[in-house]
Amino acid sequence: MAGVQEAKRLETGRRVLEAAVSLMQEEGLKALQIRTIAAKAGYSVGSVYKHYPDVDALIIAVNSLTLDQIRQRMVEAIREPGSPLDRLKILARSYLHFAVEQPNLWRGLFDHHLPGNTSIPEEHRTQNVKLLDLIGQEIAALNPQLGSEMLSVRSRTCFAAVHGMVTFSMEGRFIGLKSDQLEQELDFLVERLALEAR
Amino acid sequence: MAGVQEAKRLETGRRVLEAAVSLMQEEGLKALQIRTIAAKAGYSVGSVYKHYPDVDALIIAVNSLTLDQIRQRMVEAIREPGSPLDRLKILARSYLHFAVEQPNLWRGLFDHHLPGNTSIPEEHRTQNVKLLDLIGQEIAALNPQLGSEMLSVRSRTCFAAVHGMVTFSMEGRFIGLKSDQLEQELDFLVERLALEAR
DNA sequence: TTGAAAATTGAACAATGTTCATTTTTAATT
DNA sequence: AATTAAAAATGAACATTGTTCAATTTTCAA
Repeated sequence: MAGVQEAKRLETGRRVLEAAVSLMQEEGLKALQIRTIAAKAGYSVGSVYKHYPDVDALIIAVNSLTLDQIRQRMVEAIREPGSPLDRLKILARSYLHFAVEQPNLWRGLFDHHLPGNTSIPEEHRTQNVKLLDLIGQEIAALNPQLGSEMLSVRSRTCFAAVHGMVTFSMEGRFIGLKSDQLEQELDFLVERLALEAR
Repeated sequence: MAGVQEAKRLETGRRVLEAAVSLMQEEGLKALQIRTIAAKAGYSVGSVYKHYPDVDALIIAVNSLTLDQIRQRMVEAIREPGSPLDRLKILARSYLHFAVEQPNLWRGLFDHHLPGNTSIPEEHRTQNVKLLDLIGQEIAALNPQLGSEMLSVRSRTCFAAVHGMVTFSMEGRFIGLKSDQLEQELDFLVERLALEAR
């Protein structure tokens, strides 16, 4: 019966994370509570703590998967060829669409903050960079004169601007803005920002 | 002794809100706890509940004052005359500066969410519109051809983009971006978005 | 078969939001 | 001035949640 222990450990960890993900997706960040997770996974509270030091670590793990999903969606969105500008618009829309279709996952990613003045986890930062690279590719094609340093800065600016639009939209800070009008504004934003520098 | 009761009531309410504001400012949203607030204000927990139905209401009251402060800062920033584009840049910078100088107040405003899928409070939405109007004035001067509907939409796009930059910057999602480089990117953003439409 | 290591449990504790019966203070009436 | 009702204030008590840890059950190797 060698290997049963490890199999059990892996299985438990998997189920706990699975329960946490589906809770985040269906009920949102506030529902990610140890007892709820443990019950959903079919274990006791103590077992959850054997796999994650605290709830924050579990939330971070869920959010890592969300970042993966976002990246996957964006990569799939630009699978087909097109002009760099069109691809940038598609990237922006796919980011918006993820937020609209998975509001709880999306909100959980940005609503969660580590206690104290701790910055976002290193793991997330790496995944952020991978998202920025997707944008960077297209901006580079449109602006061949940009140095690598400037390219990275510009990618972040562009992503941040799109993120701001999505945030305001999700928070209801844009009242009475039709969804296609929102997409038009996204297009406007991308067009203006990606414009070749004079 | 007529009027003593009302004076006491007003005084208590004032002290409770005052304590909440200074806690938000000094310790952040997480420190806004009933017992902490009550202790700081010099009352019991029950008294706090006589003035606010729950913590959420108190947080909203604090955030309303924060929105007022932000508006005040922005209004002061464009007191002196200048070109509409310069004034837009100054507005964006003053928004960033508020966030940098009062990180706890700024974060508290956007980190707080009502339970359930409730949207932001009506009170905040009105104050948001007042901020957007500040931007709208300048965008209108730069784009006289824009109708009032489009002007409002464009103001929101511009504000959302700036907000996204500030958000990413505050969350540390922009690593190693010098503060003056950040301001340069804000300028870039504003220039591109405020550009007269063809 | 047996004993140590690993996995799992769930009771217990601390912190926090909320309620409410009780006490204290104020205002009006007699 | 005494009395009484209303308002203000209190803080004990309860529910919920994160976290810990001693006790129990399961696995594995000797």
